[in-house]
Amino acid sequence: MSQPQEFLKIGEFARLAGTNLRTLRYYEELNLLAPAQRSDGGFRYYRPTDVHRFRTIHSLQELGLNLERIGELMDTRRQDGGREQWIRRVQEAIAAQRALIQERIGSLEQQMERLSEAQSKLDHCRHCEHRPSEDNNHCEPCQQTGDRLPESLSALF
Amino acid sequence: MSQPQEFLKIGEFARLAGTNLRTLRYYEELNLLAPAQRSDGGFRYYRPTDVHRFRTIHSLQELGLNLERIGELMDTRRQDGGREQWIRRVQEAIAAQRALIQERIGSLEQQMERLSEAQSKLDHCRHCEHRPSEDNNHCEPCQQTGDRLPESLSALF
DNA sequence: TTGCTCCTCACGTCACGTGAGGTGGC
DNA sequence: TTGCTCCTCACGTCACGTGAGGTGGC
Repeated sequence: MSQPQEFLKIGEFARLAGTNLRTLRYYEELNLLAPAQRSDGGFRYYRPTDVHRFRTIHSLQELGLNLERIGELMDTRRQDGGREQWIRRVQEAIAAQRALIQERIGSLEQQMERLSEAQSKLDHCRHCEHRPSEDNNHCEPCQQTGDRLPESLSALF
Repeated sequence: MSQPQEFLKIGEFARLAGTNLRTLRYYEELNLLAPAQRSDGGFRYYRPTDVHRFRTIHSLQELGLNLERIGELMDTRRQDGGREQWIRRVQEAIAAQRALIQERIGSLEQQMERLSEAQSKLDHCRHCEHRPSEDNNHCEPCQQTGDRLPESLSALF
């Protein structure tokens, strides 16, 4: 069998998806993302549009889901129940993912605030003579002013 | 040796930090976070304030850094060079972490937009009779309207 | 003394990384 | 035919998870 015009070999597909061969083979092993066809010699042929499926799997991973859970979420098509129910499941999956992302963004913004606070207070350290050591693993409260240090800063001392 | 008033045993410290014993022992093995003291029987005693160090390590992990790299960043104190240089290194570490977080937030916001788009277009599917199958693994362009589907949606079909 | 917490091995796991040795395809 | 890409094992790795078997401490 020669390469069908519209399909991609695994290397081409990996470049398009921004990943590598091992990951694609592993996803196939877990029934997450299969090539559309195989050649007689065993070569994998992927549909270019399946790159969206890859990206969805990957972005769910970045939210901290494991591949088994992702497989369940992506399995909307294999669910039975009528068309209505199928669409409802897709909507639920999207809503769940939005909630996850919102939570994640919230916690990152909190970290950002702590870091801003740290950066603005770091000038107080510039002229301080206190040097924390192994036995004295803290500057809290600050040995100069008595103020509490922001957490993000104190963790570095 | 009896338990010094101001120290915590590993279980208490783990509860405070929101983690478990194995992770704390592993961090110690990698010289990331050591207990302030050990009892004669080998019990670990932690300073309560070291919970900030734990949280910093953990939040750097969530940004995708591995523990070796985190160790380098946290090692500001062991750096030589004068006090000025030490403070500069802390400032650099904070700036680098802010950049990482900003990048992460940006990519999550992109995902959010794709999901919003998907959710608003999903109503078009509600009355559509086309059912994607194994051989026909796509709705793009949509079999009804001819429009391209948003990526986050098409990945589910 | 009892029960709970802690200790140190040490093997298991998840999501791949990384060869070894061999074959397909334009 | 040559060189590049692909194939299937199969062992390694990182950051822990999970016992097994034993001891510390109020």
